[in-house]
Amino acid sequence: MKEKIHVHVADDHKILIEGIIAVINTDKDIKIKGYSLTGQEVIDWFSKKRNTADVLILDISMPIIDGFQVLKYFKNNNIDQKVIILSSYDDLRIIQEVLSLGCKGYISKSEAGEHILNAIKSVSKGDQYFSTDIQSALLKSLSGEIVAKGKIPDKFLIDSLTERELHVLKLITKQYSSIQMAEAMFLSIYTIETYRKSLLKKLNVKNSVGLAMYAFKNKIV
Amino acid sequence: MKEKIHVHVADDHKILIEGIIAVINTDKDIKIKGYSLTGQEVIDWFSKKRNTADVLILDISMPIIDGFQVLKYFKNNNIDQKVIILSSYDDLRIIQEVLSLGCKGYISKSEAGEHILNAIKSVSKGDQYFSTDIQSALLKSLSGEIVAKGKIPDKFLIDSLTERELHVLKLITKQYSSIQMAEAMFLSIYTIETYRKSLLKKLNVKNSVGLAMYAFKNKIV
DNA sequence: ATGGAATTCACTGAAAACAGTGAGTTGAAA
DNA sequence: TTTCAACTCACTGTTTTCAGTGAATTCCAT
Repeated sequence: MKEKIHVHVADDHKILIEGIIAVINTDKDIKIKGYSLTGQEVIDWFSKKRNTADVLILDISMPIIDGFQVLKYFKNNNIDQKVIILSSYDDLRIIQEVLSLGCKGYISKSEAGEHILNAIKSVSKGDQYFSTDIQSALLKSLSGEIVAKGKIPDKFLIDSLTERELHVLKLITKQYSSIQMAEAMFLSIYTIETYRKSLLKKLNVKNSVGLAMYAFKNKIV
Repeated sequence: MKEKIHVHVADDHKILIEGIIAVINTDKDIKIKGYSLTGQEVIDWFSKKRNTADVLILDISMPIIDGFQVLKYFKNNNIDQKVIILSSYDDLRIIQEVLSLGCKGYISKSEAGEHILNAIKSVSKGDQYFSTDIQSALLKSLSGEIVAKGKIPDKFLIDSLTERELHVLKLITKQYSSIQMAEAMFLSIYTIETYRKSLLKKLNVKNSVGLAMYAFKNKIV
């Protein structure tokens, strides 16, 4: 008789938390230890010594402090927390991003019901877990390589946006012109334009609208 | 001893449905009659004579056939279905749109947990129901008028985008240039530019990125 | 220590978007 | 029937974005 796996859930939609709790309660090996409705609450929870959890289920898109920032907080403070990301979006770049931030599991909300229990068990043992639609999205761009069930090869952790590019991208979504960005970032307008070009190429879009759509789809904003 | 209120839930995220079921099961007057994971399933369900529900809880953003299209289906087929919209977005235009399509309630997902039971009861009686953050969003633009609890004045159903404007907006999000739009719509580039200007003014944004962001936030794309 | 990525700046020319203004047509509602 | 919103087109000028090319710096890792 082993101890139960303790889980903490974070999502700004309470009703979704209720759903996760309802599913988890059907499993005798897992127990909800607490929940958070904002990124700040998550950070507060885990920064207190008493408050821990074996696995954190974390929504990427939350207002103010989102899932990315929570992961960054863990990284910056050397907190080795096992995290399963819960996301509506199946974009490879998002997966890259969260993997590079040390996250161990990734489930799309549309598949959360069936996979969440297995994901919790896998991740709590130290394994990775990715739901099937995430895996198939990866397989599409793999072309013939063998991928172990639920595992993601390291080779996907490439070609991500740099800090500066990301910053420019965010300002673009705020409808800044290049001149305004240059002023805001204390850079030459030529530099800003360089990042624009780099973004257009990396993300393979036609114009600023494409950049904004990418940012939005991937919850960068 | 009256009969229970029958509810059907539609959302592409099963885990969210589980949450709603969990909450509804705490109330003895309400009963889940069925659920759908896609817009098509909703239409299939309600197009069969045997399958009905007093209240439909409907997510706006679903792949392929979204909540809007489901509402349009009801309207076109003269099905007088009581619907509560479940949305992540609190935009007035969305509310306008669904109200004009005959929807009677609107709850933001972040408040779904607390309000859903009251919403179901109100709407099943023929009343309207709007969660508090929706109401406060409306109140902000009201400036001094008295709004009955849970009711929305008709005056908000104004100033919506025209068919052409909407078409141009959609093409903008697909990264069309004005020239390409002119070709695609068999119009002069001058006309397209006119619509661009009109959109910028109506939606009060700075540039095409702002238009795209609006379209995305409001699930026009 | 050396190559490479990230960051920064520069110049040019072309394409596209934005701003302002004006005006003709059509179709539906008051 | 007349009024009004939607739709359509036109011209001008300015601003911004996009594309291509090149190059200097710093800092990290092999």
